[in-house]
Amino acid sequence: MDKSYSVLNQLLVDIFNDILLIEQNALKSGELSDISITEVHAIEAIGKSSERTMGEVAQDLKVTMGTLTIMVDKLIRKGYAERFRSEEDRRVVFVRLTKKGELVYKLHERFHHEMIRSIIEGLSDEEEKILISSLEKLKEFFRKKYDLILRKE
Amino acid sequence: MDKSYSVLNQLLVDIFNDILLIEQNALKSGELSDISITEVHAIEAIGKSSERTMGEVAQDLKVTMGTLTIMVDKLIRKGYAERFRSEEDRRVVFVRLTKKGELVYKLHERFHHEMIRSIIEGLSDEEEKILISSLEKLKEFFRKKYDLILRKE
DNA sequence: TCCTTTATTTTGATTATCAAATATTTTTAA
DNA sequence: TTAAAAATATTTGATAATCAAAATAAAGGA
Repeated sequence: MDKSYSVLNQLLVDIFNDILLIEQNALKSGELSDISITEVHAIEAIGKSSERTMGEVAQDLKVTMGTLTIMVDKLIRKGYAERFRSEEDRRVVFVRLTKKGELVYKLHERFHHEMIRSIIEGLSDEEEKILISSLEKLKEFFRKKYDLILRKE
Repeated sequence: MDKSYSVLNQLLVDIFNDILLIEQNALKSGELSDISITEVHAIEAIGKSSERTMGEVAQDLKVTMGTLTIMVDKLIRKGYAERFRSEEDRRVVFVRLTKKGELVYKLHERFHHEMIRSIIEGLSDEEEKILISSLEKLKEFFRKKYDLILRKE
């Protein structure tokens, strides 16, 4: 429609693509070159608490359990996670991070930290507020509009 | 660190995941169920101008030409695009959208439109300006910091 | 004309993913 | 209390998306 529209749209599209690319590549060129962005996200989900069941993690990542089984197999093979059966209910399987996995978890956390800090750094208090409330609106828009798809938690 | 940090971080993460999921699913459940999100992005890149070469589109999408060849094959098979050789330089191949492809292009455009409208709605002119400049800073940060990775245009 | 460069496609992998089938354990209900 | 149903996970058999390297074809010099 007007200028604001296309400027904003382009900004959002660009930033979105940037983040995607950065996350993908920051790893490869970084200290942990044997690990993919998907694997980092799995590690993130596993590390959210000390022990999680396959089901919980799969739901969190929004993948099927079959997919997760394979992901976890690989993480174990690479030494980032371990898996063991519950004693109370022998159907359930727990996953947890190894020391090596924890390290990745922390590195990724640091990446986010740095990203956010650099955003905030350059903004005045007022700009910060507006940015936050705009993003809240954006999120609200998605949640309302795509309730069906997003409702999962 | 402080509150702003975690609020912003969570917002960005949420929005990010939402967009990913929505784009992925909005299609399946919608009018165009035979088309994937990747394909829509390809259609978007192809539709940017009336005729584009394989090379241009591949660069735009940041995939290899081999990958694009396969993507375009499929789009053609499904009737969303067509391909023909240049007469001036018979090495180059042009791609363009069919009527059916244009339709998808417009639907996706509408999605973006609506998204942006929902953000702008409720912002004063002043706030709108601030939002835009904040996002510009954010983009600038990425471009500077991750120049190596992002430099491709 | 032959060599080099450019534009694309083909080939042969790998990774991420799903749905359906299978295996095991627990829960329920007759 | 035991047979059927439900829950939790894994395995299997596909398909998507992707890449790098090899092959193809055309253009542009020297």
